[in-house]
Amino acid sequence: MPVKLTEVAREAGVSLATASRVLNGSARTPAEDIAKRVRAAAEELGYVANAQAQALAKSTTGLVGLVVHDIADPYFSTFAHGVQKVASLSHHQVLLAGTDLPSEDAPPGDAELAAVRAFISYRTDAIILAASRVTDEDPRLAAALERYINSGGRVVVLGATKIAGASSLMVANKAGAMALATALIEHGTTHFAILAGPAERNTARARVDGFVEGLQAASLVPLATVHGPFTSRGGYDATVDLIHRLGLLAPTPNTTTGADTSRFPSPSGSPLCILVANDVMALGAMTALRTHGFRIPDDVQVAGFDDIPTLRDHSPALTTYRLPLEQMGQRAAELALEPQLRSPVTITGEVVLRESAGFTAPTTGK
Amino acid sequence: MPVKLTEVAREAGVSLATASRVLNGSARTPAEDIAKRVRAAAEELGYVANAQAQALAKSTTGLVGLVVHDIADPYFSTFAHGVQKVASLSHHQVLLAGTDLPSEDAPPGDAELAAVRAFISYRTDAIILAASRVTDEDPRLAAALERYINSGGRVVVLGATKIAGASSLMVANKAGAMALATALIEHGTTHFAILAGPAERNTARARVDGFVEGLQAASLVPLATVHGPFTSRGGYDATVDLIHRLGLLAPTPNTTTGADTSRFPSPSGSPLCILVANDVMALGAMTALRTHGFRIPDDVQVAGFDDIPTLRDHSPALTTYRLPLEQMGQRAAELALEPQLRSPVTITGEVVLRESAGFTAPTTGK
DNA sequence: CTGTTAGCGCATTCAC
DNA sequence: GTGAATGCGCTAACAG
Repeated sequence: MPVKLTEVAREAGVSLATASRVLNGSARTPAEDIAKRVRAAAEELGYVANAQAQALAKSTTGLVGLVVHDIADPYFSTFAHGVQKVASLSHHQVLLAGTDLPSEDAPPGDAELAAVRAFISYRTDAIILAASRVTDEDPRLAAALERYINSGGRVVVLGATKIAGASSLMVANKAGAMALATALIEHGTTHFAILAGPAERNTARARVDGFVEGLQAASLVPLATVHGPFTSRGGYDATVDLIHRLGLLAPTPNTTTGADTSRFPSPSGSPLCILVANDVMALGAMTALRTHGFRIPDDVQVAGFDDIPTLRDHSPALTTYRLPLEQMGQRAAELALEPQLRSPVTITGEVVLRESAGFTAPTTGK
Repeated sequence: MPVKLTEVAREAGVSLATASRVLNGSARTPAEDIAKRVRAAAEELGYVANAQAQALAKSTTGLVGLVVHDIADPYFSTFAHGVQKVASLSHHQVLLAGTDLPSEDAPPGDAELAAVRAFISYRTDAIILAASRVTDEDPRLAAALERYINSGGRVVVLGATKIAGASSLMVANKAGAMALATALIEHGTTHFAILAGPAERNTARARVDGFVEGLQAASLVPLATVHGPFTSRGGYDATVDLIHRLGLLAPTPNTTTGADTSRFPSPSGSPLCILVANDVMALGAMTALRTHGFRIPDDVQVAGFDDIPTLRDHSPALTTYRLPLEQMGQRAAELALEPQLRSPVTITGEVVLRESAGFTAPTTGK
C-alpha cells in the first residue's frame, strides 16, 4: 500500500532506474534538474524506500543484532546504549534480543541460539553477543555463527570465544577482581567472603577467580563462597545464607552510644568484607545486611563490580571495579561495523574505593 | 552466499513450493515422508530462511519498532523488557531506537522522526512510541505515522496522542502525582517544593500538574519549583539550586547527641518535602541533600515517581508512585501486536510510602 | 497434495 | 546520462 519507487518515477516522468539513482545513492549522478523533479515527486507522494527490498537487492541490510541477557539490567542497558550510539552514527538499526525471556518454542538454555538464528534470518550485517554466555559452548551456536561469518557476517563477542573469525572484546574481569581484592587487602582488610554469580556464567566465574587469586597472593582464603543469581534478590538471599553459614552476629542494637558490642569475625580486627561479583547483587547484599542489623561498613563491608551509573547515588557509596560499560558497547559496535578494526580489543576498568568498604567519600561535588 | 530454499528443494528432490510449505508454515500440509526429507536437507545444508525475502513476498516483516528516549534509563529499559517479552512470545523481533543519541543528519529534535522513518522504511509491523515526546507535536511525524497506519501499520503511543488510528496507553501520571501529594499531606507534611523534569516533556508536565493540584486541594502551594533534566545530575543540580533559593539551612552537625538544632522551614513543624518528577532525579536530589548536610527524612523529605526496581534497595527507601513499567511494556506490545485489542488502555500505579518521606519501612523480608 | 509461474520493491548490469 | 531488462529469495495463486 505504501508508495513505491515505480510511482515516484512515473510521477516525475523518468525511469525507475533514474529515480533509484537519485533517491538512494549510486555511483552515477543524474542531472541536477531531473534529480530535483524526482525528489519533489518523492516528497509529494511521501515515498519511503522499502528497506526489505533494498536489502534483497543489495544483500546488505543496515541491521546490527545485539543479544544481551536482560535489557532491564543496568549493565546491559548501558552497554546497549553504547552500541546504539555508534550504530546510529553509521546509519544502522539495532535489532535487540534478550536471553532471559521465554522463547515459546526454544528451551530456556537455547535463547541465545534462537536469537542468533533470528538475526541470521534477518541477515543482519553483524551480530554482537553480549549475553555473558554459559560456559557450555553450544556447538549448534558455533556452527550457525561460523556459517554466518563465512557468508560475510561479522560477529563480536564480549569475552573470549572459540568461534573462528569472530572479533572479541576482552574485559578485565579477572584482573579487575584481583586488583580490587588486593586494594582492599592493602587497606587492612583480612577477612573475606565471596558472593559469586551463577556458576555457569563466564563473566561471573572470571570475577570470582580474580577475587580468589587476589586473596591467595596475600595468603588469604575466602571464609565462604555463596552462589546466586546476578540480581538484587540473588544478592539478598545469598547474603542471608552467608550470615547463617558464618554465624555472623549483628551488633547489639545499642544505638544511643553508637558503640558496637561485637564484630565479626574478630572483635578487635577489621570487619568482614563481602566481595560480590556484580553491583546489582551487591546492592541486594547490602539490603540484607541492613535488614539483619549490620551497619555498613562498620560491621560488614561490601564491594561490588561494574560501577553501574545508577548506583552511584547509593549510600553508603559502593566500593567496586568500574567498567566503562557505555564505551564497551561503542567498541563492540565499532568492531562489528568497521571491518578494518583489529581484534581482540581489551577493556580495563579501575578500582573505585568508596564508603561501603570503609573509605571516606572524597566529598564529590559531583 | 548462504544456502537458499532452491538448493534445499533440489537436495530433497522436491519443488521450491513444496520446500517452502514444509519449512515455513502454510495452510497446505505436505505428506509426512516428503516433509521429513525436506527438513533433513535443510538441516544438513544449514538452511536459514531469508527474512527479508519473506517479508517482501508476504508483506509483513515480523518486526516491531520501539522508540525510547534513553535505553540506559531504567524507566525505559524496564519498559523495553516488557515489550521484548510479548514480542518474543509472538515471534517478533524488536528494532530499538533511542531519541537521546546523535543522529548525524537529523537535528537533535528530529531523532524521533528519524527513528520512525527508519522503522517505516523497514516496514515494521508496528511502532511503539515510548519516548515521552515533546509537547510540540511535529506535523511531519504525524503525517508519516498516519500514512503508515493507513498502509496497515499499527502504532501505539505512551500517553495521549492526536494521531488518528493510533492506540494509546494512558498512564496515570497526573492522578498518581496527585495521589502521592495527597497521601503526604494526610501524613502531616505541610511544606513542599517541586523538582520538575524538562518542561517540554509531556510526562514531566503531567506529573508536576498532579503535584500542584494535589497541593491545591489542601490549599497549599509549592514553595518553589525548579526544572531540570530527568537525570541524577539534573536532580542534584536542581536541588542545589533549591537549597539556595529557599535559603535552606543544614542542621548544625551535632552528631554526638543526634539532636537537630534547626529545621526548615518551621523549627517546630514538619520538614520540607521535595516532590520530584521521577525517581532517577530524586536520587540525585537525595545525594545533593546528603552532601549539603541534610538528613533524610529528618531534615528534608523526598518523594519520587516510578518506583524503579533497581532503586528499591536504596536507603533511605524512596517514597514514590509505583508504575508497573514492565507490564506497561507488555501492554504496549500487546496493543501493537494484537489488532483486536481496544484502546486506550489505562495504566494506574500506587502510592508507595517509605522512609524518605518519614514512613517506617515495614521490615520487608523481601 | 505437489509443481509451475508470477510477482513482492528495488539495484544494477547492460544497451542506447 | 538515461532507460530497459534481469534477478535478489521467497510466497502465493494458479494448474495439474
